[in-house]
Amino acid sequence: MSDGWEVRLRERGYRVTPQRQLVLEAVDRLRHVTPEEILLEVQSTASGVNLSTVYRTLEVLEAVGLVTHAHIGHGAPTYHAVDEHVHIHLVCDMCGSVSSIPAAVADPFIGELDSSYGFSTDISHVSIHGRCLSCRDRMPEDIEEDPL
Amino acid sequence: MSDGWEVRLRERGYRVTPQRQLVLEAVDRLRHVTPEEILLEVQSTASGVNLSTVYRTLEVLEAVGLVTHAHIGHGAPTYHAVDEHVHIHLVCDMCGSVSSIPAAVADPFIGELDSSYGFSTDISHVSIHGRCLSCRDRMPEDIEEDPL
DNA sequence: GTATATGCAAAGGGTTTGCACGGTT
DNA sequence: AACCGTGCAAACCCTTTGCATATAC
Repeated sequence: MSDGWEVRLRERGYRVTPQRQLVLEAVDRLRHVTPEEILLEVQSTASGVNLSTVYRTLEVLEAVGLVTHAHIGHGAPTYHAVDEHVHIHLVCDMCGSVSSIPAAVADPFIGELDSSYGFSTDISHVSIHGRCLSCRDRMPEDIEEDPL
Repeated sequence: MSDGWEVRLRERGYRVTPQRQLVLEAVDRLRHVTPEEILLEVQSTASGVNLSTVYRTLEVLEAVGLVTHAHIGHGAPTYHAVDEHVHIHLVCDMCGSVSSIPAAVADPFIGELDSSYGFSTDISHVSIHGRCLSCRDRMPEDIEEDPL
């Protein structure tokens, strides 16, 4: 974990607390984590920590640019440290599988949104939904089926 | 509203009910609607209809290909008839503004996901998040700020 | 007549909030 | 000492589910 995190908090007027350190360490260690999972991880060190503290802490850590979150499935978002290399999640709406691809694939698309609409895209924030290779193969394409 | 909808339901073994007709009409009329909004619209005609019926009905209508939904903000999804022309929502995480752009803008990107990963993308299902033109202008780009 | 749809009420997951206490600065 | 951060409990929003009744077929 980069060690400038305490400064980053203080710079913005936030205090440095054990909870904030523990949450940041948990995110750093586990890579892709939901708030609930963070809670469990943190509680293995400090059992008294509360879920609402995790939420409030993630909000702060995100505000100072130490973590971000992405929406993968329909459930809770997953958090990760900002120094992770950026990737896009492809979610198959049929089988639920999730695969990560380099965010660079979207660069031309992002460039187009920028030049045509002045929009600065955060491509990793939400997943791309669709149908994966094996699910496409397994099914005639003009007939809709009930998703899993 | 196209009039083949009754057939579409029956073809798949679903029954044609007043509730299903009313929900479909509401989606058709209002264009972008949340389940809650659909309920209100439907109740203006048939006050007895229940929210859970709306949810169950939307599931059925989506399964037979009469409606789809897209996730715009963090709240409830919005439903629309399938014959609407496909578009992408650009959501500004700063000011919350939402703009619609033609889905064709994403065609090269979708083609790339197809050829490189065999992934068939449903681009309109989730919004693209980022920062809109006016919010970018209003702020130095290397300093993160608390979102609205 | 029989299976499917509906209404109702209750429960579920994920997240936020009010308040009093405790800890950081 | 002042204020921010925390724990706790309750409330919140959106959605799903179990069950008895009603209804399309």
